[in-house]
Amino acid sequence: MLEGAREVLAEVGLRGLTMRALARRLGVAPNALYSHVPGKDELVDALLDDHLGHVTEPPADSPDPLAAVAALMTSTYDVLVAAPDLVPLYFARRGARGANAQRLGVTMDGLMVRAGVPARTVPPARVNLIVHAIGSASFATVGGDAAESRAAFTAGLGWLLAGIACR
Amino acid sequence: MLEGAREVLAEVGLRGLTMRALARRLGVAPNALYSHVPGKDELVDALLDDHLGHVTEPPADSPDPLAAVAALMTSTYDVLVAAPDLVPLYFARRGARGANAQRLGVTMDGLMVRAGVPARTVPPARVNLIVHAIGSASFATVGGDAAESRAAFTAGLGWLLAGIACR
DNA sequence: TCGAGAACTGGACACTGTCCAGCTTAATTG
DNA sequence: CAATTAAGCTGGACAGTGTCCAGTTCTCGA
Repeated sequence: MLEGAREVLAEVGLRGLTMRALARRLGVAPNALYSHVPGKDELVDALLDDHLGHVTEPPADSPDPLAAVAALMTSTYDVLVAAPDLVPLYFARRGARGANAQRLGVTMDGLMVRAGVPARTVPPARVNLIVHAIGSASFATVGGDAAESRAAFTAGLGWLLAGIACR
Repeated sequence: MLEGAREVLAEVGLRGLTMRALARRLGVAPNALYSHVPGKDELVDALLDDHLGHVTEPPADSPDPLAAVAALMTSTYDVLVAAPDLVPLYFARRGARGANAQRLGVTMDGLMVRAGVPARTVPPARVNLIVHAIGSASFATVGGDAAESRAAFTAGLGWLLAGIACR
């Protein structure tokens, strides 16, 4: 079902991702979907979190934790940019409630602690990094040069990490 | 018309802001709205840019340009947080191309140049700051402590500005 | 073998944004 | 002042949306 939703999304975009379109692709009546999903909102939430599964997570015992954080955020950015239609939804929704999102958050926290970031500043640092990744990806999807957007993201990431790490 | 839309939005939220609801409030048939606006998308765009008019702009000849940038971004954040329903839309839409948004961008650029930021890094710096403000506001609107969210925003703003201004 | 429960269907409901043809009223002309 | 133009409004409709209800069919474990 999620797979079908992904396909429909890829083919006709978010505006075309409708319960009826998904049902048509699955060869099923629209109502049948409600035997598997409470509603469209939950479907989209599942789609969002599922997509985060593509993020490549660095090993928890990386020698350079701060570089690992940078790599994680960059991978997140790339994964998000690859699905332009979904990106804005991460903001409108909880964004950090799904299993994959939660896992990424835990990984980030662990890396930062190992990098020597004070426990008090870990939560705001995490929020700022996530906001930066999703927000930059969102801006990258509306016109503009892709390489330029990515460069801006990288620059901002560097600034944030420098501020987080400096004590 | 925009005023009516603002009222409807404030009372019933974004989901309740429908052409028919707006028409009802204006004491008019739904179709009549299309004599003033091409469609709902344009209505929302106008609403978004109009809302940015509440941002208080620092004088262009501020003695401390960098502090002025910080004040501008903070005001933007506060204005955005005051309209939670609108915030996520700023990412997906052209709302960032409205007259007010453009004016704010020009002001930011001028302040940064005066602060000695190299011309090459002004555009990415601007994008990063905007992303930070909108993204932080968006995240602040979903649960959590408001003061805590604002503190995280301020911390991130400081990190970004330090990186932008360094050397 | 049978019975419970999941999966599915036809059909509807209350919405949505938007368009068309026509009417009414105000403004702009000669 | 009269006549024409144009803007604003209306009733009614169209296609599409998410979702629910009451049944039906099918699968599978006891």
